[in-house]
Amino acid sequence: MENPKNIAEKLLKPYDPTETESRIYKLWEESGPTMQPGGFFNPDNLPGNREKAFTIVMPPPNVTGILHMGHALATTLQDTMVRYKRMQGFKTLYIPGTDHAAIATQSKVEKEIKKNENLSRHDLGREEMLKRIEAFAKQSHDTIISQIKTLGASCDWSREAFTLDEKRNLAVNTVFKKMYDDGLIYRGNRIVNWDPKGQTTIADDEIVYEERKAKLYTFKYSKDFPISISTTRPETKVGDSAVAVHPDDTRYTEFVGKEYNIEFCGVPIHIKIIADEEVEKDFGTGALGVTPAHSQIDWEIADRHDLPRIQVINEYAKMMAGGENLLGKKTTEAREVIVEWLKSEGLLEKEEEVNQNIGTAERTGGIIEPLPKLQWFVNVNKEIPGRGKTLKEIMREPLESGKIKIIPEYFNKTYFHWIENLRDWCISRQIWYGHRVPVWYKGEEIFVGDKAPSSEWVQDEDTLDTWFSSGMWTFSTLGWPEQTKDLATYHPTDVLETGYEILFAWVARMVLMTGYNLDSIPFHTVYLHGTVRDDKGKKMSKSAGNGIDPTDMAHKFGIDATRMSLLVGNTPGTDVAVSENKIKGYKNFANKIWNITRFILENLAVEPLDSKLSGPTAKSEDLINEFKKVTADITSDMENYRFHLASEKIYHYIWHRFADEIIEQSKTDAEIKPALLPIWTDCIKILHPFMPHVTEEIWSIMPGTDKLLIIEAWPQI
RNA sequence: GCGCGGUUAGCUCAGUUGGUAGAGCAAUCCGUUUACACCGGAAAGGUCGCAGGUUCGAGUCCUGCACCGCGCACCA
Repeated sequence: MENPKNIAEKLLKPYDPTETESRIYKLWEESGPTMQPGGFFNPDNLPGNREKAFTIVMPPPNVTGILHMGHALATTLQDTMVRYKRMQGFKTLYIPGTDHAAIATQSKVEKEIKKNENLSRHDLGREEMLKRIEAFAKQSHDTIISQIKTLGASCDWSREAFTLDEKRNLAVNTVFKKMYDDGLIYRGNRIVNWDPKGQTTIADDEIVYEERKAKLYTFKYSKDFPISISTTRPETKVGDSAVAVHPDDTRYTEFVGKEYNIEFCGVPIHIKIIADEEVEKDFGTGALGVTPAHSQIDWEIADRHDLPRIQVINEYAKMMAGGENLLGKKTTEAREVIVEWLKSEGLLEKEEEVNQNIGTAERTGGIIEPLPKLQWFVNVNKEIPGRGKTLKEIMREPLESGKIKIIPEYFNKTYFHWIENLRDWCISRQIWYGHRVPVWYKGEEIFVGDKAPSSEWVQDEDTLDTWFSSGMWTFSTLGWPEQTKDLATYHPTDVLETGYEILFAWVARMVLMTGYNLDSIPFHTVYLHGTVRDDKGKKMSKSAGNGIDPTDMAHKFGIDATRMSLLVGNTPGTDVAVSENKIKGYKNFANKIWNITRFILENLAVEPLDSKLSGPTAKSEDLINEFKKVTADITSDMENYRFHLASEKIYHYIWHRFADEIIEQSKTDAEIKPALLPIWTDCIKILHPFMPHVTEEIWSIMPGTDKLLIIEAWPQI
């Protein structure tokens, strides 16, 4: 407790959030039993007999730079829940961590090196490149951690994890081996999404579709060929091995089964005419030139009809077939060559402009080139030995049964819809930063495990999809595969709070990994927040230059104010608009509660509100009862994840009921006075999860408060 | 094409099981010997997208439509 003189002086000045917030955060970090790390953020240090655990794992931010407003929103929601539960007497654990974000991080560093030194990763070599990336990741990590602290996150730093550290690597390798032994992971030569820019495969859900104008060409392979076909990519046609028509399409029935040898732009091709249900009669000419090596659908058609798969485009999106006119040319150049050739031969029948969705790589922006490659896959449709179900079913089951609830509920449908369309998951990547595929080769022999049996074995060159490791986040952070005490105490976790945009990429994979490895669920509740937008409704982004930096806001208005602006009126699953003006409004609110405290304490000094002196009055009892109802209402909102209402209600009560009316009346009506301190004490408690710093600071100067607010009990109803 | 959301005050959005429309910001007027001008008071502002239906009663439930946004699939 500070001495009263300092208190008065402090309260006489307007509230200074910047100075207070960093000081208060340190106070928390150093709180609790001495010699124990983590302060009261560490559940082991919490006082009292706390039987029930409440756990949130922080979705680990990518170590690719700095945090943005979206992180601030996520952290605020998580921390609000955690602080509320801590006050409710739970053994509360909030685990922090960061994500190595394989492709995102590597491509960022590659870009930098290219720009500054004009070198590629191959110029540097694997070892040197990794050193550079790790140095960048380390620096990025440090920035991010200090930012998370600025946000006021009450997470247990003694349990901090990284998706690519040693413990998480053991978890990854353990899972890989288990899945391999169960026949769920296989290596296969299949068509994959190749990113020529990033020089790696990517998963289906890492593709971003962009609508672009393209030309649809209709032509025949040769004058003698009986059927015309349409394509936007004539350059791939040198890899065709069939023309497919619908079985019911009478126009072409007579040709089905016939085969033709053709010289197409100088490349000899062999075309068989086949009938396949997949072909739409009404699109183009109703006939599809089948290019098995460069189209997902065509690859599947080739499976059914046993067609040859001729690769004509390489990893650099350059032609690997044809004579001088084509060989080594970029696909776009080759396209022109072929169109010219078609024209000169009189084969081109039609050229029309169409809109087409083109797949690009999420991280590098490269145009996806479907290519056949030898890769590692997770089979999502194979029955797991001894379990009688598939991984797909594991992903679906807990949401169907209601063991896992998504907030808002309507995202359930989206989730199921996604699972229905799910194909085998390509998990290998040709980048260097990440968990290396735990497979070793010696001649024809193959070894799968955590470490090579001996130095003669050569490890697989590839690394794993970053989501393979983040899928294990809820249990790898708790020490799995070791059967730790933490794992027994804190898993399944309670709430996963994240953005709706990674429902599939991450949430579904966590359900998969936990169901498969622990025969359990990763969490009970998924709380999805929306995208942070500017006051004009535009998505905040670097390129648009409309981003608001949460750290800047913390300096300007205080992080408590920023947190409130992100919470109030922000319903789950809905995008939220944030402006400096809104944040400023809550800075004023922080100052308001500062001054309310000053008023009450000054009043108290003049005229002690000790019950023996003034005693409770009928009027004060009524006000306290009225406030109990508000407390009950807010508590119910907190229990039901209605933080947008809870935060607004306490704000509204404090300002427009307590300050504007009750305090004002107390100036003339002494019978109201005994209500002031009890109500205000509880208001500060209720406000704490939302605005932790200013409330902790006020708490320290309130009478009769001998411990920190962070471990105070939530007001009883 | 399939699916999901939205449409409420000038702007940004709440409105939890149907019961007389709410907040913040902005704009208007008044107020400063005061806990706080980072303030207080007052007034103003809405046929709750459109059309039907259920109901004693609909912003809320049902049907259809329009527009905006998003996801998935297709994209020869």
